[in-house]
Amino acid sequence: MTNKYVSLLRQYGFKVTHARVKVLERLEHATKPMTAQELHEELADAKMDLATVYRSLNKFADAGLIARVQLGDEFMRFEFAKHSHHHHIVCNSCGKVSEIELCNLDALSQDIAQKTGFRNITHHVVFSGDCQDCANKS
Amino acid sequence: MTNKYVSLLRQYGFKVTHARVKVLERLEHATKPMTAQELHEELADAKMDLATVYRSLNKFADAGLIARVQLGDEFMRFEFAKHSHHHHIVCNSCGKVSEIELCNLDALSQDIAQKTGFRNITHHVVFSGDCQDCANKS
DNA sequence: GTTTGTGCAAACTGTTTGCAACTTC
DNA sequence: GAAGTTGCAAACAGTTTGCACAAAC
Repeated sequence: MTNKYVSLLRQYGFKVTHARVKVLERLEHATKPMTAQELHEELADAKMDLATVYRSLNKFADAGLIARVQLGDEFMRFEFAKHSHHHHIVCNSCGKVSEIELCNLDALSQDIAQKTGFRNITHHVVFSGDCQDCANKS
Repeated sequence: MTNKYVSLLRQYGFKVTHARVKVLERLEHATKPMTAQELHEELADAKMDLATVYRSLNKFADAGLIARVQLGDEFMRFEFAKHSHHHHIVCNSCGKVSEIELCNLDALSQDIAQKTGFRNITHHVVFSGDCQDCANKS
């Protein structure tokens, strides 16, 4: 087993296991941040325990290999770390998630720093609205 | 019992109970969004059940009397509805929450609408950073 | 062969719900 | 007195954890 994910795991000092490779692989091909349960279902063939999925995700996220994403519901989601600043927009009716590359919050963050005295300000944004498909249906 | 909160409850068509008045009152005087558990603890004198707190909060939030706020942890928080657009900034180390009145996301939302086809776009933002007190300590 | 990961079941946490008793109007 | 609310206990959902066994290095 010597592929991209194996190297990535080695690079981060993780032991290489079947489960971890599968999780990483699935996450990199995801078109939206995924929950532990979604991953578990989609990787049913690999017969790994849900607890193992959670443990892998938390390790990877703590190490910065993947990112935790909250989209406003009760689930924690995870996405392959892209290292490019972006946000998400979620459809109010079908739940579809798209990525947003635009962000103009840096200037605002500086303003906030000045006014509030906070330093090293970061932000988490989730947009929501009605996607084109859903808007057309109604 | 004829005060501000009683009127407010009547106005929204809610029955007026001791518990509801207490919850509303406490929320209006809060300096930050509060969790159900915090409210329950702080209203210990009123001896109301945690379930009652949850039920009140959810009713009020559904009716628009108060707003649900997620700050990035596992708790749902609630704040008295202010009807003025604002966001929050949370200190990474002490958890202090401050309100942010500035927001320049409307132009960006229009851009996003054009590029993605989403309509009626709204946004939820949480800033975080190191507050002045904590930054000075370290 | 030592260290680390896994499966399983049980625990934990925030929140919701069913139901009988009680308030509110 | 009809309708809605409460307290209590039990249920629920997402997530974490303890432990014996298994896999990785």
